[in-house]
Amino acid sequence: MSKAFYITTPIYYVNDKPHIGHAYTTIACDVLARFKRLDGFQVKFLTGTDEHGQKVAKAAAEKGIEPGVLCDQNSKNFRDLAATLGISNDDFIRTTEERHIKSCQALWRAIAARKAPDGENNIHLGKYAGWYAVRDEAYYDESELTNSPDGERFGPMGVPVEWVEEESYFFRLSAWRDKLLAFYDANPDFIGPKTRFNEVYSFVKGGLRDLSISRTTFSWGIPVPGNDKHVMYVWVDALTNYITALGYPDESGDYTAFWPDVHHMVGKDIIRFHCVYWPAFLMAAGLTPPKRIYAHGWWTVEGQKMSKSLGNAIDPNHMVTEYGLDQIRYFLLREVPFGNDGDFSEAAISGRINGELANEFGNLAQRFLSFIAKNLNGVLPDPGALTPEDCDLLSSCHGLIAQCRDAMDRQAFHEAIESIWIVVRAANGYVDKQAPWALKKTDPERMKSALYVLAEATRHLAILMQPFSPLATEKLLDLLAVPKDRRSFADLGEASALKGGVDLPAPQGVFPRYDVKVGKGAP
RNA sequence: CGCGGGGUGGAGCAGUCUGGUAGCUCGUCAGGCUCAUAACCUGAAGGUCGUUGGUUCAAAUCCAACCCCCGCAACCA
Repeated sequence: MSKAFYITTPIYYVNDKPHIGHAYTTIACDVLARFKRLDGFQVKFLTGTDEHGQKVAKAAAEKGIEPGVLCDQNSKNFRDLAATLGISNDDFIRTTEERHIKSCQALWRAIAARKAPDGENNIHLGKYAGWYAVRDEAYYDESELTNSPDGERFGPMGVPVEWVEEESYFFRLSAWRDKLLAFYDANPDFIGPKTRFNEVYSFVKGGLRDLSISRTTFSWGIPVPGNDKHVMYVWVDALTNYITALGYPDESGDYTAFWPDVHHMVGKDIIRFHCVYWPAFLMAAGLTPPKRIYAHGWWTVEGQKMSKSLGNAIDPNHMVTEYGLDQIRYFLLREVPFGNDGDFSEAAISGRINGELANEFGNLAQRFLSFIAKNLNGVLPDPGALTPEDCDLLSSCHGLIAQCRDAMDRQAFHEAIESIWIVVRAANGYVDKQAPWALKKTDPERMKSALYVLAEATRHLAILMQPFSPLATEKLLDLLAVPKDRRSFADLGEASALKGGVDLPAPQGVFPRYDVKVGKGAP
């Protein structure tokens, strides 16, 4: 069955503290996962933590604890993040898990057992040599260095570098250039947005160097099969998590069900690893590359770049307690076209929360629900004959799912929301034109029809908004007495339309206003 | 130097590929309504679409040159 959908966040580096960026990626994935579940797909949604590497080992040593202990502590931060954000992930992977070590080693063997397109081995043992800056823990290219008068060389950060040679395994990436280009040509939707695709394409076209894929200078990593002196390069280790979680190297079960119907959501900084190395590794192992990789943008905070030195990183816990979970989820995906950079500011957030969620959507529900409560004893009326205005509103509701599907398949979250909001606004206009408070005296039957149409329209809006704001829409659907098992996209349209005569619960606001004066503002 | 992104009413953006009455949200002003979370609806004001030149019956949109802004150090989504 082709209705499988596998979505992944990057695995987060355990040394990091969760911030708005992690929250953003994870929420975007969660919205997509929820959308697809509601749309009848079999969904697997994966997130997790990346736990190997020299920096983790070093941080642990500084604390005088074992790296594994440090990972346990810090990995929990990201598990907690998922809980805080109401994330519906099906699995949480840690790269220190046994299943992952097995998977990485199996992938390594699979790659090593095959030849590159030029007939050479995919993996060979060689020497990595280059200018190494101990303080930066990084190698630099000759062109990045500056020479001082006395002949000493310095890296871009002004740190002295030394010539270092290290035994290393290499992946024959250079030989995969043409296969990669052919793959991109055949899959123009492989990378989104389009500008990223072009970037990657021209990068690969410019030629690829073989990739050093093992290290001997530290041991906190996954041992290379057959040579314990080496641990795998962190990106070989990290990228493999996506198939580990499907049970690889067992290629039955989840692997068969979900691979390669996978979407990887990444930040724009790591597209090269995902769009070049990862498909190359997979092809080298005889596996199929993923279906789509989407690179989103960055957030600034009150117009300023987020940085450790400024200390302006936004704590996701703060975001949620200050503004509310549904509100934050909505804001992050509404404010900015996915793929662009955006600014996280008090003014922008309160504008969205109050102007759109509270005033337009929340209040729309409140105005007719309380009217029904006060004038019809809280009983949902049956409609009479529908007028052209009724039909217009309802048919724009019925048309929404197609627009949303189209937008969501392009990861254009803001477009999906915008299409929904066009109907929200139309519904508010409809209330004013119909004026049920006037019909109450002149034409009670007509009043009932209008109220019913509003309820039915709101049912559609709430169902479609579930992925974005799951908590408030759940309340709203409760207020409309929509059964829990009648809330999927299959229930849109007329088949599961509301039926009159049902007692509705007492209405209550589902999207509270955010009072800027009471809010504490910056974290 | 170079690379990438961008310059459209007060703010943020769409429109530029496929030339033809300049559109949306917010803000401002006026009016309406009173069902509603002081929410909602309607209308108005406000732009020589960075500059100059060119092509064309016609250019925000195509061509040329130029000006200005942002990013391109690290960490990170």
